[in-house]
Amino acid sequence: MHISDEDLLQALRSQGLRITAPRRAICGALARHHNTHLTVDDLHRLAEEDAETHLDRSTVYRTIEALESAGLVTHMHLGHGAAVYHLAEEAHHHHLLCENCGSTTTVDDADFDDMMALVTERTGFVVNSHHFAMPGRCADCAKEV
Amino acid sequence: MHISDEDLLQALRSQGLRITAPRRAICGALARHHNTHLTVDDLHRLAEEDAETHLDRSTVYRTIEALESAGLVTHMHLGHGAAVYHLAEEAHHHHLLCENCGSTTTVDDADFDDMMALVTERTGFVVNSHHFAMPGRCADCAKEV
DNA sequence: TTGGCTGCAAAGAGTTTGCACAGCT
DNA sequence: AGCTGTGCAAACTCTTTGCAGCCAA
Repeated sequence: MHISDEDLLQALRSQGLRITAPRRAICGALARHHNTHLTVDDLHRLAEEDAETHLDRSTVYRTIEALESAGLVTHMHLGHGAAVYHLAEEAHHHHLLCENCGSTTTVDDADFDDMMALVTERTGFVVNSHHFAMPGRCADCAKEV
Repeated sequence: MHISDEDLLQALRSQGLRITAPRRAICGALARHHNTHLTVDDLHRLAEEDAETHLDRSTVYRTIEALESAGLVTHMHLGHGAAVYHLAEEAHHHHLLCENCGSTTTVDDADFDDMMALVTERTGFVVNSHHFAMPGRCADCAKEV
């Protein structure tokens, strides 16, 4: 079962934060698109469509910041552009971004941890890499070359 | 033996590009700091000190772009901020950036390739990751927790 | 001589912040 | 009623671009 918008709102409420129309719309968009990576722009657009009203981008930034510091949402960077956000519970995989076709491949934590254990073994460094995508070529594009 | 500023200038020259005072200063700074990761700001400051004259940031960007497309320089992203540049010949290692102390650990290509072969094996994805650093905790900071 | 390179200024993307007012609790 | 959250506008960082004059080849 996935986190619903009500779960998100409830979590905000229990942090002593207030529930407002913009926050409802933003939480709704996040919950409804829990399986995607949304930029602030996406979120802004979706929330506006939802609320059928104008929202300011800074409101979106401030709301996700609140959700992020409450631990419900995380952001990461796919390539150079804007950061992408998703529910924290969806974060248990690593992203591989294809430089050629722009697709993202995911590796789940278990597999990724195996790989990163090798890094730690050789360097002592503990990788914490949900935060940045690794660029390269996806299986399909790798064949093309 | 390392690449010298003259090597860089010579390479520009052989691309039909012109040698100017700003370019001398920028190539000098790159060659002299070949073992570091320089932001455009660093490079700008170093080149100004060197040339004892004012240089525009856009000149640094444009020169770096020329050197990069000539294959002599690469850039990568350590964390969120500005890109860092270094000589392409120094690029044969991967970067691990400590979120705690800001230090960078490097893994050379051979080791890194071993690890990434595991990714390819499991997903078909071919990682090309000199471009982004992997965040985490360096050996020392990992102990602290 | 002449086309590439420069500085300057402005613009662009992504993000943050100050402020006065609206509105949640 | 009080204080948090909002929209608006401005600022900030990093980077790119247009333009007119300068200078390396």
